[in-house]
Amino acid sequence: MDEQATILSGDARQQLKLLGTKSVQLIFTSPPYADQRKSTYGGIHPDRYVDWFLPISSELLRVLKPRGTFILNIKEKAVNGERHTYVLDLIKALREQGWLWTEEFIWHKKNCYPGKWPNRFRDSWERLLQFNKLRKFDMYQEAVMVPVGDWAKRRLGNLSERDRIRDESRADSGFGKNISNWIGRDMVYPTNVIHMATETSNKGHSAVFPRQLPEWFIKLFTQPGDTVLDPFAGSGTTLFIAQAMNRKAIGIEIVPEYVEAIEAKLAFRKQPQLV
Amino acid sequence: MDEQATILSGDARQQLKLLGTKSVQLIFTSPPYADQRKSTYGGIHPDRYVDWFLPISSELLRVLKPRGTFILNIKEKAVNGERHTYVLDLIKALREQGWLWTEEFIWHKKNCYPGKWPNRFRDSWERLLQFNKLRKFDMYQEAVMVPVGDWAKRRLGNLSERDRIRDESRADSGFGKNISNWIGRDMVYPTNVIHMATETSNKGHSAVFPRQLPEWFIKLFTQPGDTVLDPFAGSGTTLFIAQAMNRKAIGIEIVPEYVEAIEAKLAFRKQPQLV
DNA sequence: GTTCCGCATGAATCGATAG
DNA sequence: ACTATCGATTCATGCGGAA
Repeated sequence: MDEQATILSGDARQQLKLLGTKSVQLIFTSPPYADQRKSTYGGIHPDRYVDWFLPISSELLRVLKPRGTFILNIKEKAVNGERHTYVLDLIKALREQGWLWTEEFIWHKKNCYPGKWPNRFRDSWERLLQFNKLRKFDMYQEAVMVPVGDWAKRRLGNLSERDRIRDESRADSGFGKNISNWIGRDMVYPTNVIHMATETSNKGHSAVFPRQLPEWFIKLFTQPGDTVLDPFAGSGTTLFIAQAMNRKAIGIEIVPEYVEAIEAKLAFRKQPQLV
Repeated sequence: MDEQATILSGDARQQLKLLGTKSVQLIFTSPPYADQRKSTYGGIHPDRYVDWFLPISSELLRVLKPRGTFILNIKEKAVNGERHTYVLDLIKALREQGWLWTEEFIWHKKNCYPGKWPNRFRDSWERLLQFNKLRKFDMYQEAVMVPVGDWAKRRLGNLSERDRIRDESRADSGFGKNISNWIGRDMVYPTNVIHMATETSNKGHSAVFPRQLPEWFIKLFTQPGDTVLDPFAGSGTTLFIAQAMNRKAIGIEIVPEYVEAIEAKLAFRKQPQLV
């Protein structure tokens, strides 16, 4: 039943050339942030980040379908007490490359990294930049509407007050804080602010983002049978979610250990499941 | 008891020249958005926004104290289906002018304007850009601490006061020792995401932000007796809040009707209050 | 079978120290 | 002076084991 999932081993810039033109409906990816993850990716210096990314995004532009969408999860770090501007530069450079900067979603990370500094608070948000090729693109808004009627009755009605509080802070609701506002309504469209906690205590491969994040964008921008691409697959979260949602999934990953882990998991899933 | 508040009538670029060098501790303002509010401000075209703003921010740089802070509330609008880049350009231009881009707070508008568009969800956030002159600036973090999340409430809340005292005295149990680490720990530092509902009931004026927004930044970056400046005073919210918090307040406003409204309100406040 | 607590674990950031 | 590494700081979350 599941659509196929493929993992390509190697550098995104090279491997992307293997993909067909206008073949991908959604690109959802979280590239290595500047100067981060040195041990695995070698670390891209903030000042060279745009130059590093543009050849890759050029290929992304080629493989994306005309009405498809590119979602880029990224956040600039603090350097010498200032926010670095490489993300701003990247947005402008991508526009010059032909992308339309359609929207900027905010991912509010409820459980952000702790810490205290004399002139800065904890950073609890990241950008989810939306780029498109055309002003008119495929967007299935109804797929991410929250059905409050039955859902609220079933979920909220029987819950104790304590459970309700707990549920509001749960990651899987996505828009937890608003739950109480939904009672009495049938359907609600979300906004461009997404509340989700990161998954911390997953042993082994800790995913960068919660499963619900790619799931939400896959629902919003693709239909079953469409192709989803993640050129920086990492632990493969986006691939597995896409596959489970009956979308074709293509991932690219440069770290051999990550590729092996993804392959193992994909092979395991191909086995008939015992219930 | 209240510190004085002053409203200057006229264009910010001109009126700012009347203010003393290094005299202001906090600048908090929400300038007219590009191509918005045409009826009142004449509308600055997005493509000319940076050129319009730089002479003003140059004066702001002059009047701000070395350890003071400049908070700019702004959000780009969608033009031809794209997010315009003038805010990104403005950040880069301000840095070239000598400002440090210290931080970007997100104001999450909990009850944002309802509506539906085919290719876009409701916009429920705005930028609060923080600029400084030096890496070391005045920041009074304790003034804005917030109650801790559900975590401690769930775990400590159901301990009775007697249990708590008893456990505290039994350090050797291990249990009491751990509890004592959290006694009195019901406040935590906030993050750079600020959740506040917009105020809907401001008649006559376009309610730009809720009172709690300037209040939060005035607490965070000033002490009583300091001077707060809003070069685009509008309905005067920032001024009144600053005055009520015993800060000196200076506002500039170009629309005569707004100036009159602010003056009337300030005069009223100068009268002895009947209780 | 619930409920509750202990604990590890993060796309972090700054200042000091070392080469 | 400029870069690389390390320690200290801090808090929401889920899991596993205990009450």
